[in-house]
Amino acid sequence: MTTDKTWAPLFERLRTTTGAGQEDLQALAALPIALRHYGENQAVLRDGEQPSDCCLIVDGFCVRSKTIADGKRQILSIHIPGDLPNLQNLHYATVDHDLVALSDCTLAFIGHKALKDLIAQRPGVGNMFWRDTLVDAAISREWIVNVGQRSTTSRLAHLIVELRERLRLAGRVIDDMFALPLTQEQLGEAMGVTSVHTNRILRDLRIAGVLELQRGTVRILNEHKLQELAQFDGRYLHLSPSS
Amino acid sequence: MTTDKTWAPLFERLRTTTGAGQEDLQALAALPIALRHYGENQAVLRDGEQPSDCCLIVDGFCVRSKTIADGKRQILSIHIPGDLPNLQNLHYATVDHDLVALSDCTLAFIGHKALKDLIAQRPGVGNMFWRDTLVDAAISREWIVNVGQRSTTSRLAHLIVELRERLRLAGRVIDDMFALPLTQEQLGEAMGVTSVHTNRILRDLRIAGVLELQRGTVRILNEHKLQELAQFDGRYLHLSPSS
DNA sequence: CGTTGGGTTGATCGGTATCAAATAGCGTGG
DNA sequence: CCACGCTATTTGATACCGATCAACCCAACG
Repeated sequence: MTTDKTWAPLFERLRTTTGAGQEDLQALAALPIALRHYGENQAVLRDGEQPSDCCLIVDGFCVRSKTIADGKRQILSIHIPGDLPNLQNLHYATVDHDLVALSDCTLAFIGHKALKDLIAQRPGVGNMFWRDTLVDAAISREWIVNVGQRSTTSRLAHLIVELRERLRLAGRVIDDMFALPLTQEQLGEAMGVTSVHTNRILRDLRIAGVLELQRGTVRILNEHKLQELAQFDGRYLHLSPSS
Repeated sequence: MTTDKTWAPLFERLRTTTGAGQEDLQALAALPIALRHYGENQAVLRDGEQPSDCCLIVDGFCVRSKTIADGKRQILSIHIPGDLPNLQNLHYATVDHDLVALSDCTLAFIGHKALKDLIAQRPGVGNMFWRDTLVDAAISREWIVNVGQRSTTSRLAHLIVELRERLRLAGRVIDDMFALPLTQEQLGEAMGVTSVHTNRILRDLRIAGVLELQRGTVRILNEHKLQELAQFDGRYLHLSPSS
């Protein structure tokens, strides 16, 4: 059965962040799902659509983004295995941004009706999911701080550290390395700077021996320097049920 | 009874955005609340606290903010009458930012326990509130776009238009004017620029005949120019139950 | 009054955008 | 296998937006 692999990263997260009960998780795993694959830069959801399913990222990376009138694009969040990037559509019909696959992705689609029925039957599932959307919101708020106040170097460091913490939960970090399949252009769009500038910041970090990013893989070279730059305080991730 | 005035702006919003039923709203209005007043720049919640109540803004303005290590502050959201700025604490204990009163404020505090009991009894109330936190998250995402991609002028215009749309729902807009009790320093912290620069942008907008901001009151002078600058698309506010 | 906090303006500096061009990597088809 | 073309990365030169520093104004208020 592939079910295990499908749900594993989500369940891992829910267990540690919400203290989810085994019964709720089993009920969840019993829901009918449809697996679909997406390729690089393929849109999963487009601004304005009204999806009838929520999707779970089983494997790969996706981003939420918005494009404004003059063509500039802002990446709003980076999503990793175990994330439910459009849970919000359970409660409002229309997506107000794009959701794009960064790399080859496997997504599991879960119908709204099945999900709503389960939540009605098991309030604990609803609470888990509500909390999940709240943590998503907390991450967005920290993203605002990142773009609004930190220097570009700190900004990149912070983004890297946050991603690593979240990927760790999903079991996707090996030693000092993890996947970050964003081009420099996309990293720039996440940070609100150009790709040229992103390139120079990456060079500085490489020369300073902090980290290197090659072919979509980050390697941390100096944890101490990285922390100093990122000033990362992970409380906003609310990683324990009681926090 | 003051209850009417207390709940009015929230109910107004819930009715139009979630199509809330009268019974759910009545049950909500029956909850015991405690009214408290706050003065300018007084902290309602501090980063790290673990509140046992959620607060409803009855009158006045509050902001969420975060201060980073070097002392820089980012304003994350502006809250107006009818907002529930720490609903998230129903699901996680610790606040991860500050909540500060901008002006003289009246807040109504509602105990978590009473709220949770009501939600358990009336799932419709839970759904309304969940949705409310989701719209809050959507506003945060648009805030990221604002800070990350728009020119400072557009950024300010967008902030103004969003606030006006939200204040309209709360019945707080009269003709072309509404209250915006932020100093230029605070407006700058909302937009990720300095107060000096905010001052110059405001001057430009005044000279261009777009809007003026005096003693905490905005007056729109040229709606057309304002729209052109803001490029505001309010779908992310999800103002109708079906959107 | 004097004090204080916001607002306003000017001068200068630095970080980032922009424009341009060269290089490197990688899949495709000849 | 190599040539080709596409895309991403890298570097340089220059322009400009916004930060910073400094001073001054102004209205509110004790």
